[in-house]
Amino acid sequence: MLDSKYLRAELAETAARQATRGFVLDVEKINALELQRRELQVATQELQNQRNSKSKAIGQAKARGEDITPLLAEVDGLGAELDRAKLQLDAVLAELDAIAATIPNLPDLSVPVGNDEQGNVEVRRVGTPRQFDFDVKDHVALGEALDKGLDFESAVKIAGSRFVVMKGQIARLHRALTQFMLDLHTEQHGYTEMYVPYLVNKDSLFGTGQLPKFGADLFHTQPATEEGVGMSLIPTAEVPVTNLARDRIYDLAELPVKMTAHTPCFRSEAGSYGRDTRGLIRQHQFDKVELVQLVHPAQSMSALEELTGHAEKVLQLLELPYRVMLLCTGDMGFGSCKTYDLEVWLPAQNTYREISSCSSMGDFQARRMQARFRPEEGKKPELLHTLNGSGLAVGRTLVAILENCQQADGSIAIPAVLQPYMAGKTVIA
RNA sequence: GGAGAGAUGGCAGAGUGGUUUAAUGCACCGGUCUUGAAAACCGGCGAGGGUUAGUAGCCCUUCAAGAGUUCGAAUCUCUUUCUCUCCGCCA
Repeated sequence: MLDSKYLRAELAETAARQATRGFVLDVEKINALELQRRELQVATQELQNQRNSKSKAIGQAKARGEDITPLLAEVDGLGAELDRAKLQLDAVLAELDAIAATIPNLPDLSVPVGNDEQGNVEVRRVGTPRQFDFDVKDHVALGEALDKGLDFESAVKIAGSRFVVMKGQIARLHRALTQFMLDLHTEQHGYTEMYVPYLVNKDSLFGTGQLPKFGADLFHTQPATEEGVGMSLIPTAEVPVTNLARDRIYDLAELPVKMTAHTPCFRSEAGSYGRDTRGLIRQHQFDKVELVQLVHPAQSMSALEELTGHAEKVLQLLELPYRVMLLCTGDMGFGSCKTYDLEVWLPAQNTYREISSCSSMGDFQARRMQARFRPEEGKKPELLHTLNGSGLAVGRTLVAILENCQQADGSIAIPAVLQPYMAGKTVIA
């Protein structure tokens, strides 16, 4: 959510910047509503003021034992008038809130302008794709050949498409990756490991920006549109972890807060029919190790570089070639003001595919969540900045390892850093 | 799942319809005193919003959340959520 005062004052500027991400801000409508809001709010508060002071006068008169009948006559009709004003005001406020809740974050000025992923800018490439002297197989073929380590058929039977069953050494490799990532981030990068709920309420989804706009991307235990009922499966640990800051005021000394969590993620993938239907790339359920930081506003841009580096470190240690993409205005997520995607090299697809997305949300989520810090003892609390990134998506990392570390006989050479997590094994055959 | 008791500012804790503009204590901040500190004393001290040039003043909202009764609600009524105690069930 954007600052309503800023939105009012800099409406034209905001509209221009939103346009770069393909979002049309209805300036005239907002101006008209704002005009009404101002008038109605002042009028309503004035009526409330009258009611309060007159009611108090009645109380005082009664305490003195005076006749309060004339005073009661004075307030006659005031309540009805107030109700009417309030009703109108609430309607206008609701309309303004509804608009505000659907406005994306403002892109940072360092973000390149572009319409779609074609406009993304490659920042750097790390590692060189390996040259194979045999025909590479994709992860689906490799996984199935290894004692049905990846079993999509069984998953269809027990759940449906876009799920997977893992077995034996592949399942263990998947677990090993998770442990490795968590250990790296907690022991080397200073994150605190968190275990969090996988089902969350509406307030949390609003806080991080999934609601009201993106409810269709989630799985809900009951329709989330109904007031107060139903929880939703988390689409990312970003939701429960970032919401730990909701309605909290941190001391300056507590910042930055750096948290990591491993959770399954659930996404309905509505609207992605026909894309990545084969394999592990796009699933309804996948595991991810998430990095979240809560920082002082002055630190958020440097924290984004740092956090992105933490995610990159995973790829470097696994010796997987990747590149870093700076997303353009048109390709960024709803709440982000700046995003780096990490794309890992997949030899079977002969291309780089997204494996992590690291974003600074600025104060966008913090404002929705009222996540704040106190800059100085006795000073007013200010909104902090939130950042998050995948460090990494575990399923896609598994894909990258299977494909990049495959050998001519179909076996998989286990990266050195994972071997301690695989009981010392060096190869999966 | 059943029965009962609760939810008040950072914490503790008064307050059962109008001198509550939420008492008081602790914590915290500023001051007096002191070589310095402690103690004592004095003052301040929640959050959100509106108006505004304003971090000034004034005003509104906020006592778990929502709805209601009333001229007036922390206080009365209803619904929901959560917490605690006991029982049941379970990992």
